[in-house]
Formats: sequence, C-alpha cells, structure tokens
Amino acid sequence: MALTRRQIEDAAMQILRSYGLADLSMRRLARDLGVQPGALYWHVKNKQELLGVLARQILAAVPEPDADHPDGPEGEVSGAAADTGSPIGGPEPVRQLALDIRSALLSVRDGADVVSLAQAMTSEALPAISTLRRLLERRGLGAQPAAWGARTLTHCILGSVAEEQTHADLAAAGLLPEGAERNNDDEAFLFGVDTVLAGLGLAARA
Amino acid sequence: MALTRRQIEDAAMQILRSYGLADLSMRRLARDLGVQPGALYWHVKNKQELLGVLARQILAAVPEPDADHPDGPEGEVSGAAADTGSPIGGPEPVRQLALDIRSALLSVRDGADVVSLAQAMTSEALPAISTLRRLLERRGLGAQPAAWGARTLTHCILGSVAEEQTHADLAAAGLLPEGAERNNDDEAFLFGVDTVLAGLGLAARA
DNA sequence: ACCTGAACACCGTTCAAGT
DNA sequence: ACCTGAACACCGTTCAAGT
Repeated sequence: MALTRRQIEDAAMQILRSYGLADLSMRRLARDLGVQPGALYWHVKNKQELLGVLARQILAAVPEPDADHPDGPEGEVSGAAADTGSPIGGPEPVRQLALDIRSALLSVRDGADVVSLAQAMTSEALPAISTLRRLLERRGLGAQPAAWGARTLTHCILGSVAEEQTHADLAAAGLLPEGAERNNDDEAFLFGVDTVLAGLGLAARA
Repeated sequence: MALTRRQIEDAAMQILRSYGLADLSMRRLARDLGVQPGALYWHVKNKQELLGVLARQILAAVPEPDADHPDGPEGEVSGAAADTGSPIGGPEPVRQLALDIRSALLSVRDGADVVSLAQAMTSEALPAISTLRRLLERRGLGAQPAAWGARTLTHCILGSVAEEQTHADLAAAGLLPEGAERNNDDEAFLFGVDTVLAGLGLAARA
C-alpha cells in the first residue's frame, strides 16, 4: 500500500523519541518500515534532509509569542525585574520564548543535537530562531544587534540543552561517575538566558 | 620500530588539520600509519578517548591569563569601556581569554566540534573551561554564578566558532548558496562575548 | 609486548532491474 | 510510479593467533 513520506518521517521521529539520535540510521529506519534501505531514497533526498524535517517538527511545538507587547525600554531599563516578570506588561517575552524552545527540545531525545545538526547544515535560520530575532527587534533592538543577539541566545539554549540531554543519555546508559547531582538544570538554563538578556539591555536581572 | 601512542595522536591531529573531523576514522588513521586497525587498540582505549586527547591539545594552545589583575567591580561598574580595554588595568581578562580560546579553536579544522564532542563525553570540564570559571571568580563573582557564567560563555564560544567553521567547511566543499557574505564573524563573536560579560556585570558595553 | 588477520555488526547511498 | 536486490565504499571494535 505504498510507502509514504509521512510514514518515513513518523517512523524516524519514533526512533528518535524512543532510542535517540545514535540509533536513527537509514537502515534501521528501513527495517522498522519493513522495506529495503534503497526504498527510502525515492521519498527522501538523504539523511540530512530528513534530519532537517525532524528539527523543524521538534521546533513546531514552540508557540508563537503574543503579538501585543509594550515596546522595548527607551533609554533606561525599568529597574530590577523579578524572576517571573516585571510589574507592567507581563513576563519578558524573549525569556518566555527561550523557555518554550527549551521545552520543545527537551520533549524529544537528543532534540538539541538534532536541531544543532540541522541548523549547521542549512545555513538559513530555522523558524523559531528568526522568531527570536523578530522579537528582539520588536523589543527595541536594531537589526544587527537583534540578529547577533538571536544567535547568541540560540547558542546558549542549544548548548545548555544539549549538555543536559547528553548527560541524561549517559545516565540512561548507566555510565555516570557516582554523584550525579544534576537537579539544577533549570536554574542553570535560566541563569544563562537571563545573563544574555541583561547583556542585551532587556533586564531580568540587575 | 614499534608504533607509539604519540605517533597515533600526531597522525590523528594531522588528519584533523588537513581533512577535518569527517575524515578522522580509526581505519583511515591506521592506513596512514601503515598498520592494521586493530593495532591502534593496543595503544588507545577507543576513538572517544582519542578525541578527548585531541581536544585537550587544541586547547593547550590557550595562554594562561595574567595572574595579576585588579579585583572585580565593587558596587558600580567602571562606566563605558572601550573596545580594547578600560582606562585602568588593561583589557578585561575574561574577554581576552575568550578571544584566545577562539583562536585556538580556529587554528584546527572543526576544532569547535572536536572540543564540543569531547566535553559532552567527559562530564568533567576541560582545563580552559575551568580557567574561565576561576577567572570569573577572581573578578568578583560567587562560586555558583562563576560556574554558570563559565558554562554560558563556553556555549557561546563553541556555538559561534562551530557555526563559523561549519560554514567554512561548506564553502571549502563548494556548497554555498551564492552571496556568502561572511566577513563579520569576528564582530559577531565579540558581540556574543561582550553581551554575556555585560550580563555578568563585567562591562565591556553599557 | 606488540601486531596481524579476520571477523562481527554495522553505516549512507546508488542503481539496474523488476512490478 | 515505486520498490527490490545487490552492490560500493566505508565504519568501530574485538580477539585468537602469530612473532
């Protein structure tokens, strides 16, 4: 009943979720679909393209940020904002988006590595990344600082989550040198994001 | 005349420099050394360990920061520092270290990827990373902020350089969609580093 | 002690040939 | 149009057996 491109993508995502990136091979994928490896190449250009699609699907779970928000700070930042938000206008939307991207990445095994690989190979930014950039512009940054700021944030997010997930993989494989005290991943992530935001002038910390 | 561990490491580094990470396989390495693949495993535990050694060698080119430097800012930061340094005490040492790490990474093909891989697999920080942490502490940060700050900086550095080198690889392979305007990698890198430094309260930008 | 030979269990990709 | 069969050119790692 004819192999579908959709089936291939779904099976690939299934392998990723259940066994991780290391187990996602074209041959394994073909086996799971009950088909010869070569058959995949009628529906898909190559493995790289497939990984690109998976990366996009992972990030598709990121909600669009609320369109309406007060403009960025003019001249002076509005003082010391609390952990969750400033008194006026709700939580910093860039911070919220960063958290949403992290959640999306964490929801799939090795999600950060998949997105990193895909982003390295495509040269044009993934949707969620350009959303980050647009949001920074809307918060008052110029075109160049917004673009560079988005990339800096992306590096922090992907680096942080990749680290987190790799250690999770090692823990799952039973390879961890005793005291695996990794309870404060959330705080470490927020520290990084808030540091960059503060550096960009979008306070979240003084 | 007996294969040496040293010879293996040197040959591996040679392949890395000349052909990049994708061409660095145990079999290719054995072939270059005129030996059977299995022979390598008498001298080296596995490929992972070898990559760890290469990562350390790459970062060994990073100079130790000058030990003597005024303490971190107390209370208020010393105002808007220029591009290269503040009036008193020379350039920000953390910024200098970040630049030195970048140079070391750039001096070897796919250097950032090698270090990222090694760091992901070892769980204990590489020397240059803990230097970053110590330097942040000496500049007045507490233990936790220094540790998290070092990781944030590391993510930015590795992410930025990996991006840079990957695009260089693609350019070398002749796969680039026309307008390959990548002249401002230096500025983009400095923007990221300075943003994080500013966020940590070690101004380099207002 | 140090290495060969040979195997085990894999890869991604291509492509004539079949239906 | 869609897939099989079979190949090409690879991987990392292990291990008996040789010297």
